[in-house]
Amino acid sequence: MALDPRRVLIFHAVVTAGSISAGARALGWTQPAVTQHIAALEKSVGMPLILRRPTGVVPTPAGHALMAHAEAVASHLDAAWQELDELRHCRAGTVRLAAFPSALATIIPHAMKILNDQGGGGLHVRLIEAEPDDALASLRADEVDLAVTFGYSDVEGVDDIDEGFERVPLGVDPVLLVLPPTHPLAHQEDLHLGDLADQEWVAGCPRCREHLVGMARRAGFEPRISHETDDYVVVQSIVSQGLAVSVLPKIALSAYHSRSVVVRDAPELTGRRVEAVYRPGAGRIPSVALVLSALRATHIG
Amino acid sequence: MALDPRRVLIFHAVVTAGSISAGARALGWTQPAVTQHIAALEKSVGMPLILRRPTGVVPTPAGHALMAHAEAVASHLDAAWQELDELRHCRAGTVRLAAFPSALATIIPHAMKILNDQGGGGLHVRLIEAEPDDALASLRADEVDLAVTFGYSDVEGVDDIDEGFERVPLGVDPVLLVLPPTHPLAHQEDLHLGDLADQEWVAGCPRCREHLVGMARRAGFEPRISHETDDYVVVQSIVSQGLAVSVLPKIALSAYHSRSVVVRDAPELTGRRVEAVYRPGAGRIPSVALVLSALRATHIG
DNA sequence: TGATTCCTATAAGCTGTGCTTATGGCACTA
DNA sequence: TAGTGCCATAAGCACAGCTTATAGGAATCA
Repeated sequence: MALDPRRVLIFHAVVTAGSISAGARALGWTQPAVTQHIAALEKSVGMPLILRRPTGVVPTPAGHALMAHAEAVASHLDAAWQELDELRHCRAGTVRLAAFPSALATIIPHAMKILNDQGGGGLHVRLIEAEPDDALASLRADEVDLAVTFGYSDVEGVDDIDEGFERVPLGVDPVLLVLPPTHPLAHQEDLHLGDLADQEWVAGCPRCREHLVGMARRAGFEPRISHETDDYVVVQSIVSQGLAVSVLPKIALSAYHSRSVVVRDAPELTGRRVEAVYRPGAGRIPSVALVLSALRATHIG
Repeated sequence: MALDPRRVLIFHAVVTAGSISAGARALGWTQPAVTQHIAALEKSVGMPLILRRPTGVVPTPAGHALMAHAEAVASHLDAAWQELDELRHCRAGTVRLAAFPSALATIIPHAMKILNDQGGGGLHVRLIEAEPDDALASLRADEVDLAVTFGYSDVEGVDDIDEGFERVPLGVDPVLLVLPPTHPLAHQEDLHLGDLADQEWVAGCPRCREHLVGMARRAGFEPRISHETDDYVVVQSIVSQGLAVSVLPKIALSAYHSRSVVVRDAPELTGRRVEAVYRPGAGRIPSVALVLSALRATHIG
């Protein structure tokens, strides 16, 4: 009922080559195969498209008309193939990557360097700053191809609800204590979380806050949270002025470490999981896979 | 190794419809058939083109790239189909028709009228004046689609050499005597060609001349040809002034008949065959066939 | 004038593409 | 918890669409 696109291309090859036999050679087929296709095409169209001459083949008016469109079809298919080839080899294309701020300041630049070394030359990576919740929302809304998020094992976060996303663990980011240098416990050996039970605390995002509360409760106290901010620079500023103590992930500290705060570990501290998240199947998109492998190759923590 | 154009169109249908199942419905197929095609397409491309969601399907970047070209391919195929449809029904297109001058003045206009009545509305017929030899050369050179020629059974003309053209007889055009009205034989009953054995003659083209000579010899004399011209108006002018006698085909006389000449028949006169000639296979081109049928429906002679 | 080589069409057969039906899993909705 | 979308997979079967083989016409050349 409609034009068989393969036959249109065969027709194109025949007219271009000048004869059915030459067309068949160009296509790597035998002459009868092409003869049959052309006959079928002409039958479906209801008129002859080429006139058979002893020396080859001459398009009829209808053949000329079809030929014009066949040229367009052939070149579009060719262009599509080339374009897909570039995408396949990551010589082109864009990957939109959402990540939380401290990752954007640390592991993402590292990953981008690895990406360039791995031959991600023509690949554009568009970076979007977003906290995990927003990153996953963007992923869901198809505004982003890849999200780097974090989560705490002891806190039920948005990213723990299985949304059908695929996720790849990138590593564990240790969480460390941040104290003013003048603090009596700042240089005490064998420091435990419980030693800070009566301090004022700075807490971050809701989940970070929950995480802090969870660790403290397991250490036997309820932390008094007197300040709240997501910003790890602000946290260190508050701490450095002796207003409170806090915890910060190592990644945040490697993004910015004030000289006026002391960082200490404690056995009761648990880290946060850092993950790359993407829509199911997106991991097999070459550009996404390439960025993903660069992320995985980046040392975390 | 390259994109299967059918699968590109299937892909187009799927993305347009929003899901594999919907695409299958649009194509009148079952869902597994389309699933398999898409899978094969993605395998040949080497990357996923769509992401499967519970609610349907979302194109990947590569899918978007392919989609742009697929749109173009689909619309070109559609346009080609429509254009061919118009050509098939002779609502468009051009037929180039070569004919000898007196035919152009008589039977061709009649045929064009019939053509219009038969619904050849959108069809353009381009008329080219050409004597049979030139008409066949044009046909050979693909400058013309159809040629109306004439030939004499007793003269070996170019058109009698089988060039592989197909030819349709349109009728026999009687050849008649042309005499000055003042001629002693102009009104004689039971006129025979031999009665004009000692006259001066006007002859036309080489073949017409041979034809005249042939008829005369069979009637027992060698005609004295003192004037030569192809132009049937000139012939009549010469005859009307009493300078000579001549023969002219009836078609020429119906194109122009001087009141100053007398037209007579004679049993020894033989007519000329009028034919339509075209390249082999061209008779199955709808527009050519339509013009041809109009020509055949035109009464000759 | 035959020999050769191009062209195309047709016949007959076999292979593998590409449908089908059947089934199962998963996500969302009521 | 059933119901209704979605998709993937398996298995089977038919026919599309190749192949080889053959024949005939037209052009070229010795």
